[in-house]
Amino acid sequence: MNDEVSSRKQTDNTSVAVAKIRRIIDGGELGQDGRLPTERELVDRLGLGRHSIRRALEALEVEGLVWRQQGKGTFAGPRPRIVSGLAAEISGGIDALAVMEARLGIEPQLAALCARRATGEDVDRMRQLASRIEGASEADESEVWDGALHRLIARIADNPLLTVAFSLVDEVRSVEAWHAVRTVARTEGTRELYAAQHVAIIDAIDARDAEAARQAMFDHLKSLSDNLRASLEDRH
Amino acid sequence: MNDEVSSRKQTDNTSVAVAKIRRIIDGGELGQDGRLPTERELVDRLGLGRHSIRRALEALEVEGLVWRQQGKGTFAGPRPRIVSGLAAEISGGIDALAVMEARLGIEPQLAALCARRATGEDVDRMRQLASRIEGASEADESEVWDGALHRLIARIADNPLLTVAFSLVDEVRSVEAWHAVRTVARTEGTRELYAAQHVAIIDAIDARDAEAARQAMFDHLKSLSDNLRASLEDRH
DNA sequence: TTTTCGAACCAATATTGGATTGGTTGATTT
DNA sequence: AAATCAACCAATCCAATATTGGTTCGAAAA
Repeated sequence: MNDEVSSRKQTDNTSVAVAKIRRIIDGGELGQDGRLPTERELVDRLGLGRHSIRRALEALEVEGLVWRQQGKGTFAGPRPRIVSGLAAEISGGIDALAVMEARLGIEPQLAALCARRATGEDVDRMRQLASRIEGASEADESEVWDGALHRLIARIADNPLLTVAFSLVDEVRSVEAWHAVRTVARTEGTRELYAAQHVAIIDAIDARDAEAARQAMFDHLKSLSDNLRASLEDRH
Repeated sequence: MNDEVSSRKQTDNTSVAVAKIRRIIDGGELGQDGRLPTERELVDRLGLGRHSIRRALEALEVEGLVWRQQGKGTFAGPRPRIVSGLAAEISGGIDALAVMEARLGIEPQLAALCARRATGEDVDRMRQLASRIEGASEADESEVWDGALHRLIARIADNPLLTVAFSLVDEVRSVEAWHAVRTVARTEGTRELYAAQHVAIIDAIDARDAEAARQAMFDHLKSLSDNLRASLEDRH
């Protein structure tokens, strides 16, 4: 009946569904929230059974292209953080120095745990990110990779509570308009210092030396904090 | 008409309302959630106008005796923390050691900040709590005062982000049924050690020595963590 | 036999409308 | 002036209903 399917029996209907749904996502017809049509709607629109549709969505979910929640729907993009609401709620009245104070508590501990749990592959990825930070031509770009490195360390540390705490800090940091403040603190002389500190952190993790990693991360954040404070006082 | 009011016109009706509502709160007839009668109910029960009732509630709210929310009601006690929902959400799948890992990151930093910001009065309160911990006859009781001391330190540190993180850890800790686990870890020999460590922490804060306070809190939590791990391995 | 489809049901979530509750304003009374 | 009362607003709750992804089962198709 259906020539497209019957002609090539090899081609799983699931793959067909994946391709079609991909086209829907890339088509940019999804609206602000990135919500996909419901599974039952897709059954009608794509002319396939719900089983195929679901397996396709499962594949796309594993791939990280969509996320689903029962009773809510299927959405394109990464699954939103649970802390988003909380971060928005408390972001008012928090200054950059308070964020650094929090980071000084959380991230050294994350580095210590990371040193205990990192695999060789993890360390490789960290070194790649570090070289990208160093190689970035724009301060903007370097900041992106820097954030990625710190997030990676948090993920490897694999402690649910600290992960939430870190996400909270990370989100508040990005929500607020401290971009200008931070780029100011990132002057010429500091660039090599930070690069060396990143290497020190990763070396300690590579050596599986938890205390050294903790100390290295602490020193790094202390430098950031000091520079930030200095640049804030300058402005005044 | 109303003899009680007309006889002494000086006495504001608001003060009368405050007194009567105070009696309701202290009477212990509020039920589990501490919910007060609605404003309109109070108007009937106390025989006063809503204006007076509201001004009385405002006073009690400033005093910290009650908190109110539009559409929800008026409740006795302090305003609940925003992290409750989040804590319940992630409390599953967290073990006692993970909690200690998080505390090892957050609380030393809180102690350091506390050392910078504590007043003499704060230190006095901390010493009072420490002596209550030591003087407690039951392990149960000592645990309550211990929790109060750590919370006080967090409050004095006065960093919104770390406070939320601490509340999260604190709540997860209390939600879970680790009571037995922790009391086991609190054996006879450890009692004097913990008491000495509490004194060391408070002394460092009293001396306004941030780094010493950080180290003292770290040592204390490290002892707790080690004992916990040992008792867990024993069980196995 | 394997794959696909359809249907029915489950559980979590959204949505809806009405009732409740604190927040606000203004007129009336005292 | 102060207190009371009435009316309305906005946030929240509550229960009923609909929607949506998750699951199971059997029939049909390949």
